[in-house]
Formats: sequence, C-alpha cells, structure tokens
Amino acid sequence: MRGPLTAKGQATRGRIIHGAAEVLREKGVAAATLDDILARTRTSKSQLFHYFPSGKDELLLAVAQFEADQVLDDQQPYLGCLDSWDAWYRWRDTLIERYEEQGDQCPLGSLFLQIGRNTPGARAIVTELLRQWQEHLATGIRAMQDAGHVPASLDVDRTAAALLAGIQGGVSILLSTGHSAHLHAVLDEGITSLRNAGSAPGLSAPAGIPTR
Amino acid sequence: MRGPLTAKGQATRGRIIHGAAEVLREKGVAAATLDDILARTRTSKSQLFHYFPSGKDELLLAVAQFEADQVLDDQQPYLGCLDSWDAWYRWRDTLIERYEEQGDQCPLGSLFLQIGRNTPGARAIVTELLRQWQEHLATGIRAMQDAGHVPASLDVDRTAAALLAGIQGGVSILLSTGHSAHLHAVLDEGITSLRNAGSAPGLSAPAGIPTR
DNA sequence: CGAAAAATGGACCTGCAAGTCCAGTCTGAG
DNA sequence: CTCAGACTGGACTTGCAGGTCCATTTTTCG
Repeated sequence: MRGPLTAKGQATRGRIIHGAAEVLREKGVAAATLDDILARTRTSKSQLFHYFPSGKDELLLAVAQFEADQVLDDQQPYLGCLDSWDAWYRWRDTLIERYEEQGDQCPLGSLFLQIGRNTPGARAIVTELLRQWQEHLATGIRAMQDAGHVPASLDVDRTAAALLAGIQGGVSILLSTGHSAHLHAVLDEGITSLRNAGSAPGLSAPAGIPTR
Repeated sequence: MRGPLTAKGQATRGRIIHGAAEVLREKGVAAATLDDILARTRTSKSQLFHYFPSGKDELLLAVAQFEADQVLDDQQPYLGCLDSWDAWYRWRDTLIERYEEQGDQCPLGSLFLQIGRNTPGARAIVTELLRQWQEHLATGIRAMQDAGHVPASLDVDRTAAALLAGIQGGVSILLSTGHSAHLHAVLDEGITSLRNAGSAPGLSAPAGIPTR
C-alpha cells in the first residue's frame, strides 16, 4: 500500500503526522477533527485519505507511533547510561523539565487511554513503549549493581516496574491537576529508595502474609 | 434548579447516573452516546434533559462525582485505619483485587483524562479525590510513626504522594496493557520501602545535587 | 376532588464530522 | 517528449449524535 511514495509524498505524509500530533496535543483526541488537522497542515481531505486510506483511525495510529518514539528520545542521552548517581539525578531533572514545560498537553495521555483501549494496534504501541522504558531503567539499575552502588540482591525488575509505574502516575496527576509535586516525589522517593536498598535486605513482607 | 424532586424523580435521576456510569465504563466516554444510555436505563431523551438541563456535560460531571465517591469507599474499611503492617497488606490486597476484577474498565480512566482536562468542574473532582486519597495514606503513615513502626524523621507527605502516584500509574498501566504486575510491584515496593525507611535516614540526595 | 407542577414519550430538527468522488495538476522514468 | 501514475483541490454525500419541542400522563398538595 505504501510502496510508491515520492519524496514530495513523504514530505506531505510527514507534515500531516506532525500537524496532527500538534492538534491532538492541543485539543485532545475527542475534540480534534480532521478539518482542524487539514487547516493546520494546509492539506486537503483527498491528501489525508490518500496517505491514510483507512481514515482517522489509521492516522491516529501513525501519530501514536510518532509520539511514542519521541518519549524515549526526549530522555536521552541520560536514560541510556544510568551508571552513576549523578546520571540518575540528571535523568530525573530532564524528565521533570520535559513534562513541566509540556504542561497539560500529553502525547501519551491522549493515546494512552483514548485510542489505546480498544484498538489492538494502539495497545501494542503503548505496551512496547512501556517495555522499552522499563528495560532502560532495569539496565541502569543493573549497571549500578555492577558498580557496587546497589546490592546485587535487589529485585531489579520489580524495582524498575515500580519506578515506571510511579512515573506514569506522576505524569497522569500532572496532567489532571497541573501540579508536578507527585512526579517530583515519586522520582526522589524512587532514587532514594534505590540508594537505601540493601540496608535491610530481603525484608519485603511479614512471614504470614506473602508478597504474592 | 433541582429544588423540587419527587421521590420518583430522584429514582429516575439516580437510575440514569448509574446506567450512564455502566455504559461509560464499558464503551468509554468517547464512544458512549446518549442513546446508549437511554437504552440502558429505559428512559427517554426528555427525561435525561429534564434532569440534566445542560445535557451531556452535566451528566458526565454527575457520573464523575458518583464514580469518585466509589473509589475511596471501595477501599474501606482498610484505607481508613492503616495502623499496622497487617492493615497495610490487607489494604493492598483489597486494592489489587478490586482493580484486577475491574479489568480494563476504569471509572477514573474515563474521567481522569477525558473530561478532566478541559472542564474545571471535572478537574476539581479529580483533584479533590486525589487529595482525600493521599490524606488517608498520610494519616496511615503517621499512625505507623506514632506506633513506632516508622521513624518520625520520614517525610510523610512526600512518601504519601509518591505512593499515590505509583498507584495511579499502576492502574493506568493495568488499563493500557491488561497486566497488573506494575500495580503489584509499586504496592510491594512502597510498603517495603516504608518498612526499610530510617535505616539510612536523611540521605535523599547528594550534597551537590539538591532534591529541588 | 381539581388544578398546578412534575414526569414521561417520542417525533423532529440541526449541525457537523467522517468519508467519497472526480476532475485536474505535477513528477519522473523511459 | 510523453504518459502512467502519483499527487492535489474541493464540492458533495451520508449518518448520526446532541439537543428541542410539545402532547400526554402522573403526582402532589391544598
């Protein structure tokens, strides 16, 4: 379907995706119409349906993929080399800065619960993004283990999962309330907990009540 | 506007809110139409607009309030008396069970990012819910402090904020991916971190890089 | 009992957003 | 050059969801 694409064609297609992403962030998925996107990108309906034959759903999916790719890129290079406490704090600052300036327009917030629910395609994109994100965190924690800054007994995957969930929640709350305090708290708490880990190792739950 | 309301009227109004909540959970805010709600509640359009003169927005807001009230109630009585480790683990289990059985239909997920963004009314509901939720957690942590199970030096509000954010994120991820592993991780990690707190008190960030 | 007000049913209107269509222009490979 | 196919413009169709209206029934209350 997308075999022959002129340079001009690719440019137009890209322009549509970029413009659509802007409009979606600003107005939300529900409120954004194709006409809004057309006006923003100075294209016509025939062009939009030429490049996205299945219409709005297909376009939304393309935008979702585009935004998902951005999310991790924006955290680089810090996310890629979390091998010192300094790196962790720099990553934290980058993340907070990014989401604070973004305010209440969230690329994920739109896709996360809007498209992501029903269509399997969007769900796959979100799942894959989370997987990669968590993997980066886990790699960072393992690097700290190797360097002897974090005890080897730490459950890396669970820690990374908890941190990732915290970030998602912090961002969600930022989107809903406009305050970034929770995102701050969760990042500080997460890193602090990492530093303190091992002080009382293996004590995750009382004997009678397993951790499940 | 809502001064005179017969018993019958209140019943109908309540039926509409309940049915609307069901439909919204099942189909999502975007996909749900008034006709869906009317069919579900066996009411007519005139009734809906009789009880919610401003139309869909007003109804959505009422449903949002209804759902928000549910969220905390469903965690009782455990959330209200987090004064022992046992209580904390029971609360954790309740929370997980609730959201697991709920699967990917989330009352908040709908409202959280859907209505909550634009309209100030919905935002207020979400903010208030989060505030109360966090307050319960903070009260629980303080109770543990008073009982001597958690060091008094702990920053209660920050800890509660981080835990709340983690829960929100865990639920979000559950909604998006269908897996509850992150919610598990964040709760276990949170409670564990609480138990381990004080082992290395006050060490929240290196001197050169403040916690902001 | 009897009027006033509330509750209900359902047909109707309206606007708008997604999607269609075709005619016309541009591009590039041979 | 030329022609096939990619690209573009914009009018048109269609369906449907939100909202309106009024006639009718039911309830309330003096």
